[in-house]
Amino acid sequence: MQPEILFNLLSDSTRLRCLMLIQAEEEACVCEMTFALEESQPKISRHLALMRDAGLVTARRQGTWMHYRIDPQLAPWANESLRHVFQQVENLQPFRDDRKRLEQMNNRPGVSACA
Amino acid sequence: MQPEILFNLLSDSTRLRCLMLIQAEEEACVCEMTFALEESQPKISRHLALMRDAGLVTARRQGTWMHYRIDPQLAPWANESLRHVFQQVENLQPFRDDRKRLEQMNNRPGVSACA
DNA sequence: TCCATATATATGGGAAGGCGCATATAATTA
DNA sequence: TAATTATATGCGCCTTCCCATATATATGGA
Repeated sequence: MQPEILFNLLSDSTRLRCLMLIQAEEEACVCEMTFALEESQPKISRHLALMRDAGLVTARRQGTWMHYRIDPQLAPWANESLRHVFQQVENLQPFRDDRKRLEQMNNRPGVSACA
Repeated sequence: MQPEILFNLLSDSTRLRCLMLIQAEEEACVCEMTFALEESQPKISRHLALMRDAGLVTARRQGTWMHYRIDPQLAPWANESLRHVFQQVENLQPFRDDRKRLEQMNNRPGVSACA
């Protein structure tokens, strides 16, 4: 992957918000991101597919749910750049609110319901 | 400036190459970037204007030459992100070659011709 | 003042990209 | 098999963006 390609993927608000959630949660599924971002499911799915095709994230199916995470095989320069960028912007809006909304989501797949 | 905007500016090859040169040289003028990237002058100028309008770089006129540098008033998160990104990609191509070509340029404004 | 060089802007065309909507696929359960 | 839930995709519309070319402006010097 070339730097311009990576930055292009980061240049859309929906994609960036999804990535911030994925990074915070290690892994996130489409329904979680749909809920947290308050966007339509097709919109989320399409942006995730773009990032998957580019090799930025990988998908793992668990039953009906698709879990996305940062591709562990990402080139070092990309991985490090991402890590630093995440660190610098994670406390800006709308990323904080997205995380807050996700925490309030019920019936999250893969999250035990134990109090 | 919002993160998506910054990344969108970084998502074009010409702009990214210009920024890498500016960062390496502290300051660079249009003719230097035109020479180093081997691109047309209007193309370089247009992309610099985009970044200037967005507040990513500032311009300083010295005689006929316009010198561009990273805006010193950039928000901390943007400044830090940029710094880390530069560090991670500076040794990739085409950035290395761009710097090499610039070094071989004659009659660079602001650079003393002393051996 | 007039010219040469450096830089900026305007225009038009073509490609890329985002969105909403409807629909298709996939897994689960009845 | 049918129904349900989760996810993916095809399509049309519209906007954004990049480029090449032409032209305009600005500066310095003769």
